[in-house]
Amino acid sequence: MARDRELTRVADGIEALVMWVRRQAPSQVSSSTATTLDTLQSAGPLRISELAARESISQPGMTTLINRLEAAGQAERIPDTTDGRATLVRITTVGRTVLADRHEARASALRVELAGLNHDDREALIAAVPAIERLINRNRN
Amino acid sequence: MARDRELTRVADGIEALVMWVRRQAPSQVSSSTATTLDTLQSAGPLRISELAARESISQPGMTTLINRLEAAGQAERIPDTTDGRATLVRITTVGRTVLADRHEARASALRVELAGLNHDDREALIAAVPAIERLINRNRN
DNA sequence: GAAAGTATATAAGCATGTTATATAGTTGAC
DNA sequence: GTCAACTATATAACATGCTTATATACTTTC
Repeated sequence: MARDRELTRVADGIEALVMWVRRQAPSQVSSSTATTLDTLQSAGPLRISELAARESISQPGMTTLINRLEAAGQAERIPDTTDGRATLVRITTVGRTVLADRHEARASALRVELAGLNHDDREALIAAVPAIERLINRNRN
Repeated sequence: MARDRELTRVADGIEALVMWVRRQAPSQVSSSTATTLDTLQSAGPLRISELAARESISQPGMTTLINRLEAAGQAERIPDTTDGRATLVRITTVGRTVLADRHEARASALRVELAGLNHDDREALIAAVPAIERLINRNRN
């Protein structure tokens, strides 16, 4: 089926793009740390176990990660008033700044590369962005 | 400048896509291992130091990584006949299989997600693939 | 109000990286 | 031709960021 071949090509393209970005913009913070901060920013305070599930790492792994973020002042633990066993984690102002800086650094590196493309390629990429956004947000629970 | 805003949006989209893929298709092998195997497959036998430079890790780090690959039978050291100090690393048949399997697993997971999009979004993504390929291959030395 | 369940923390260990340095081979000046 | 300086890889010691197994503290249910 031609459609399936085309989807394979898109999948290959995305896969190659992911590898390429990793090479272009090596980040200082670990990827779990960055995505956890990102989740905290967009989804508000969450439990340790909820964060662990979202990031696909173990609960002790997330506890350690949050310890690091807390030591760096980028997140803080606050009590869950509805359940004394649980702890909610909230991103701090410092954390938001760190996230914004990292994001800007990577986007800026990408912009340089994108600017080197010809007009049609740039247009094709711009036209694909809404599809990318819907792809990403489809399975948000 | 409107063009710069649009490039920023593309960069943001790609950045979000990279995070999304990492969540969708958590890989068993480490990312350096995968990209090193990928480099060995596409660029042929290379020196340890050349591989280290391409993957942006230290030379001892690459030595260790190659030790792991060699122990797993996925790569092998061969002498560099032009320089007795150097070692060339070559991907094995097993390595090619591992790489193909990993690639297929990720692409297949992506295809499932892509198949859930509507027609126009799929077309937009398919249309963007050539641009992605040129973006990635622009700075190949 | 105790037994069972759940949320987080701690402990021990493994994988994968780092810097500093050692070893082996190469090259160029004399 | 040989020796000093350079280069490629390996080894050593350590850091980070995960893992599984288990302990602790709290909650729920009967």
